[in-house]
Parts: sequence; structure tokens; C-alpha cells
Amino acid sequence: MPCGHNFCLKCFEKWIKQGGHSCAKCRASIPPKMKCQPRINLALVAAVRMARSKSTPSGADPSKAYNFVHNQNRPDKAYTTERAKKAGKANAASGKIFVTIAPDHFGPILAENDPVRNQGVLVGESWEDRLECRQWGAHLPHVAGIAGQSEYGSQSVALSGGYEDDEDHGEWFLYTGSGGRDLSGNKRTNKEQSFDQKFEKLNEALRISCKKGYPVRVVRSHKEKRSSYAPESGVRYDGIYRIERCWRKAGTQGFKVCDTCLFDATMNLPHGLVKHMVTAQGHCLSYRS
DNA sequence: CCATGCGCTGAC
DNA sequence: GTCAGCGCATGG
Repeated sequence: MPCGHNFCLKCFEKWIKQGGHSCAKCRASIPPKMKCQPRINLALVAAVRMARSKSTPSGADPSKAYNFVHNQNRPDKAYTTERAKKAGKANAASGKIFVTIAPDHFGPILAENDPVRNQGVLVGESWEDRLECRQWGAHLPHVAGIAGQSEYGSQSVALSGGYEDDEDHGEWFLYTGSGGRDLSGNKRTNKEQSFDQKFEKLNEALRISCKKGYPVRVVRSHKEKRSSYAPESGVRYDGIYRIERCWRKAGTQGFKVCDTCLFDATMNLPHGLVKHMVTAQGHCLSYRS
């Protein structure tokens, strides 16, 4: 908050719901925008997590996992063709991919795959839009939310607020599958669901990554307006998550959706605890500024 | 080849 | 603010 105080997100939301209008610590007034769109203080989340994990589990190096960047060393703008310059960026070619990962590469993008900067893609790094995000390999499809192959697995997902059944709790979230929508009329998206989703194609790719335990890269977009964990602008790489389970459920629009629960891989949580968080929706390791 | 897709833009 | 509708990349 402007006064510099931080609160647990759940507590803050409860406070606002009860009619709180000032900081519980210093009574400074809370701006309206902060009331309706509180944002997570990622630096504080990282610090608290770091402090909590006293012993370093083998295979997880916190110094790497929490290597945040502050938008310096930004790459060039996404490449656009001459034709796209006339027609607008929506019609642009995606441009050069700067990293050397294969499209079906699972897991982080390391320094050895980043000949341009030799540092890899860092957790917390962000880009202007999906085309630029694609150029750095974090999430390659520039429209689709799920990257993957139905017989191999899913490499990454994007949280962009495109499906209202999504639920973002920071270190874990529920992600709705693709499909179920009428895209006739040359549409790329459609807010209305008109038939059931199935575990096929990209949804099936997620299910395979779940079964195999593959790491999934996660990016969050500013277009997700309901989440306090979404960036205020651009597209941000939020690191590696793993899939706890996939199932079908009734969506809010009256048709079935393929739901997936992902959790932050650096949490090292036993599956039971994630389930507990899903059902109890207790306090999370969530702080805001 | 054809179908899908959680973007993006200018126009209103 | 809302909206239609486009190229492109990818999977199948």
C-alpha cells in the first residue's frame, strides 16, 4: 500500500468486505483502486518463502529460483513485417525466437539456451505482449493458452483471464481447458461456451503432463483482471508449476470444462496439502503492497 | 490439407 | 469503454 504496509491477501479482502477503508496498521486511507484490485508484493513473497525454507532440498536452488529481474536488459521490440506495420501488430509475424529451446522443451529456459544474454529466462521477467513473450520461449503459442501435444504433454500455460472458471491463488491455481466454444465467423476467441470440453488435443496434453509429472512453465498476463497475482501490464514469467490433478466438472456457463490444478513447483508441497488448500481456501503465502 | 486459438488493433 | 475480424503458428 502507499503507506508501505503489507497484509495477507485473504485478510485484506476480508477487511475490505467488512467495510474497512483505512490501513489496519496506520489508518492511512486505502485508494479505491487498491480496494478492488489489490496486488501481490512479489518481492515480499520471495523473501518470506526464502526465510521459510531453512534447509535447501536437493534439486532446488533458491538462489536460482528467486532470481528476479527488474525489466532492465530488455530485448528489442517484437519484430513486425512491413505489411504488419501497415496493418497493425495484430497481423504481425511473431519474429525471431531468441532462445535455442526446442518447441517441445519442458522446464526452465537456462542460460545455455540464451545466447543473446546468456542468463536464461528468469522468474519474474516480463514482456510487453504475447508476441514478445513468445520470442523468449516462455510460452510459444501467441494466441492459445496451452502449449502442448496431445500424445506428448504440455510445456506451458498462460493465465490471461480468457475463461471465467479460472481461479488464481498465486502458488496454486485452477486452469480451464480450451475448446467448448463456437469460433465460426473467423473468431480467435469467444466468451460464450456452447458445448462441453473434452480431454483431447491441448487438454489431453495437460493430462499427460499431470500423469508424467512434467514441469509446466507459467506466464501471467495483465489481461487477467480478477487475479491479484496478475501483472498490471504485460506478460510475466512466473516459473515452474506442476499439475496436481485434471478432472472434468460443470462450468459456470452450464457446460462441462476440463479443469486442471497447478501448483508452484518451488513449494515442494505434498499433494495432500494442495488439496487441502483447494478445499479449505485458507491463508496462503500471499502478501500485497 | 484444415481446424483451432486465454491477441491485438483500429474504429466506433 | 466495446467490438469485429485479421495474420499467423501450430497441431492433427
